[in-house]
This record gives sequence, C-alpha cells and structure tokens, in this order.
Amino acid sequence: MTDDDLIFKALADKTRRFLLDLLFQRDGRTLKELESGLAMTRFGVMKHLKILEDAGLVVTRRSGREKLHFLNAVPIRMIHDRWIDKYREREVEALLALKAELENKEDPS
Amino acid sequence: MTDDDLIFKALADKTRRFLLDLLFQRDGRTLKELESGLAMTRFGVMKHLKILEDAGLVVTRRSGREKLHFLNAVPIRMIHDRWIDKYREREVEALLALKAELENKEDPS
DNA sequence: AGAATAGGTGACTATATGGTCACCTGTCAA
DNA sequence: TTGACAGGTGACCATATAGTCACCTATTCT
Repeated sequence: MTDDDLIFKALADKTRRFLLDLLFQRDGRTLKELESGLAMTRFGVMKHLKILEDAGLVVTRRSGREKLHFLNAVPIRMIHDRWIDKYREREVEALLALKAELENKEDPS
Repeated sequence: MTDDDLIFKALADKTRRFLLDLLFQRDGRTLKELESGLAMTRFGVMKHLKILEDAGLVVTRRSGREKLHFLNAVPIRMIHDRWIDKYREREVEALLALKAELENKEDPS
C-alpha cells in the first residue's frame, strides 16, 4: 500500500474525518477524550486512530499511560497541490468567493 | 450519503485518482481515451467516472455520441480549507519548502 | 439502410472495510 | 502492593466496494 493510498483510505471514513475535525479544533487529546465524543466503543475509535496515524494524518506522543494525538496537515496540503496548480487556484478561489457571497445574500442568518 | 462522503469515497480509489491525474494533465477527454490508458475493461472505467462525477470531482459535457470529461478542483480546495487554517498553512508551507530543499541537496538529479 | 462506434445498465462474485468482543500490558495512586 | 485506569491485540461477522460480463441505446459514416 503506497503512502497516498494510506492517506486517502484514511480520509474515506466519516468517523475518521470527524476525529480530524476534533483535533483541528484542539490538539493533544487522549483516546479516552476522543472516544467520549463518539457513539462507538473504544476499540472502534482506536482502530480509526491507528489508521490515521499510519497515514501520517495524526502524530502522537506518549505521556505516562496516556497517548496524546495531534493533527498533521502536511498530507492535506499535498492533496491540494496534486490537483490544483496556480492557474486553477485562481479560478477556484474566485468561484468559492462568489459562492460565499451568494449564500450570504440568500441566507443572511 | 452526504456530499463530503461522496467526495472522499471517490478519492479513496487509486484508479480514480489516476483518472483525475490524467484530467489534470489535459481536460476534455472521452471515456475511450481514458480507458486506453488503463489495464481495465471499459465498464470498470465507466463506473469510476460515474463515481467521480456524482462526487462533483469531474464534470461532463456531451458532444454528439461522445462525453467529454473535465476536472473540477473546487471540492479539492474545500478539503484543504477544512483542516488548514491560516496559521497551519504557514507551518505546512515552511515544512514543505524545507523538505523540497533537502531533497534537492540529497538527490540533485 | 446498415455497419461501426461511443456510451450505458443490472446482475454477479471476490475481496476489503467497519465495528465489536474477550483478553492482555503498562502506569498511576492510595 | 493491589486495585483502578489508559491503552493495545487478534479473531470474528456483516456490509460495502472493485471489477467483469451479457446485453442495450444513440450517433456517425458510407
């Protein structure tokens, strides 16, 4: 299994993306803490974290009997750079800016 | 299945990523043309293209009996923005620049 | 019109993946 | 030092996914 295979397979699961969201909000959480936010057994969460770690999307540090989890954004950036060059980047940003503006007008919540 | 589920599931397969690579090189290809670059039957390629299209990563235009395929980079950019904020972006770019520099020194091919 | 060409559908099989459980290891604190 | 706590492993089952095939439709060219 190649590196990029590990990364994209890791991102293919909703639970794992949610774990990344949690770590994006705040880094350095333990398994116990991450587990408490999910409707799943500890074992399920542990498997998901292992897959994220093997892919390099999460890096960890041990601290006594705890294991702290951190988000690593480098692979995410590499996905971006694979299919978005400088030319497409201008197009895409213009489209997203337009989209944001329209949504702001339609739904000024 | 939510939008982001469709996108990440679509990206989870190596063949589909290769199809995006081909379209990144050059847009507007037909199924026949894309098929010729892969060791797979037409049906397999067609299924993959349908999944990419359902996810919005590929958009198509019919032209007579041909169907032309184009890469849409907007979902890719949204993945980036989900886990990379301005702060992390600086970190990540610095790391990738350093990495590129080191690889340049080690392997000046 | 009729043959060749480009694309499309539904059913099927083998394999990969998500989730759970019984059971185990290492660390902390009274 | 012993009990509670955080984390870890291997086996297991149900479901999802990749790939193929027989068969079908629409367009083009002579």
